Amino acid sequence: MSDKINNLSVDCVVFGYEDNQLKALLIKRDKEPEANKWSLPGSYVYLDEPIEKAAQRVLLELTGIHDIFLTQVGIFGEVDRYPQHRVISILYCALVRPEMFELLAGSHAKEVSWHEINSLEKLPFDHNQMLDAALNWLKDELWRKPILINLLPEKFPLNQMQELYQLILQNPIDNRNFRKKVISQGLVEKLNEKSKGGQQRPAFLYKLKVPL
Amino acid sequence: MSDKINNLSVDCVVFGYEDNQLKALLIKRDKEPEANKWSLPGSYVYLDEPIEKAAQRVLLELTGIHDIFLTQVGIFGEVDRYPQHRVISILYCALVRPEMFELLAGSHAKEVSWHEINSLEKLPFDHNQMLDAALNWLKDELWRKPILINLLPEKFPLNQMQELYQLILQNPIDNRNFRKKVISQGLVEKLNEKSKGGQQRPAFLYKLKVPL
DNA sequence: CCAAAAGTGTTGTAACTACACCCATGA
DNA sequence: TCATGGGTGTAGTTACAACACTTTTGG
Repeated sequence: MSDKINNLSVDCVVFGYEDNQLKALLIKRDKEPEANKWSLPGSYVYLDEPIEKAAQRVLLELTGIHDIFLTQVGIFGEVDRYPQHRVISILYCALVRPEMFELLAGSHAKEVSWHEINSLEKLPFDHNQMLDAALNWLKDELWRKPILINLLPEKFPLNQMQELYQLILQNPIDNRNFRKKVISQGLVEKLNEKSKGGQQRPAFLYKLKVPL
Repeated sequence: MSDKINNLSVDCVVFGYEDNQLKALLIKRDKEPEANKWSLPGSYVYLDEPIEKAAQRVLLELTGIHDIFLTQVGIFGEVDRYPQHRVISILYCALVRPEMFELLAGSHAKEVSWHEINSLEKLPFDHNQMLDAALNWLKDELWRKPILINLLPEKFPLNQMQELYQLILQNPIDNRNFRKKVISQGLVEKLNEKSKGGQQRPAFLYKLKVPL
């Protein structure tokens, strides 16, 4: 492996949906600065490494998550954003189903775990701004592309999808309008299956329709 | 001035509106690689320099344009985008009125001038992709924010504004719908003045309304 | 008076909002 | 049978697209 670029890093916001909560994947930092603090997974880019590859590698090394769909959502380049020296960081965002991966702390991560978005302490550096940027990106994209495909289980009742939308958008949505919209837009496909194990009336299951 | 970051540069797409054409500002490169080719103005970022400041500086040094509103529109980080070594470039875009600035080639620019968007030869490196990215950004933003404020003269007839929209969006717009829209959205304000010097019926002048 | 550009209204459609009740099931 | 979440329809509003003629002026 060649040299790393000292002034360029990638950071990743990985969102997951679990226990009816929207969560982000954080690592506990091993080294100074900010040792033992929870922060976004991130690290340097190598000289001969495409930036997105770097993001994939970093996620794998630090958290065990691999081969997921990543999107660039911003650049963070304040001169003093990192205390030790100038680092410009490129922010990536991904959506995953937590149950799909076994978390595995590695490299400079002491621990990895999912943290509920709304009950986070202050993160180091500019990671709170990064998280905000990622959330805003997510809100923006939500109705444009079927990006939830990696956040929702394969089959789900519509009301669960609605809850997730509400969690992300942070405001309530009218149930009838929501159903009309996702169905008429062809975002989802109704299955001939009903949820089981609920305490009440079973719901029809849907799956996301991905445009060819 | 401190060291430059060898792997990080900024490039700028500056759009201008002149002679009823949408133009981009290009420099003729002084040095290898691609000496004597027209390309986007760009250069390295210094270690202690905020990225946008770098873009402002680079524009001033190369073209004489200064203190304009710049927006980040993308990152170009392909490993081999620049032949000599790895450079990640951050792309900025600006809109200016050509008549407001005197162009002044400096630094590694041999010449500077405005080039009509639709009759450009192939640009070096990935500058064509950058231009496309900037154009797409412009198309996207066009109806969202009054970004034309720096592209149109202070006072203009509505039909000129429409022409500019058509140039950018690359398709025709219905004149009545256009007028209704920009007026009802409060984008423009009608003045008590008419254009002079035209060969036909004078038009009322408008100015852009900037939201507080 | 004529050429050229300025300016003007209506109608249909699609998308969104707001809103309240009955239904099916498991306990 | 009842508590719980699942599921449905209508009406008003707003934004947009399509479309053709009259008006004003300078030459």
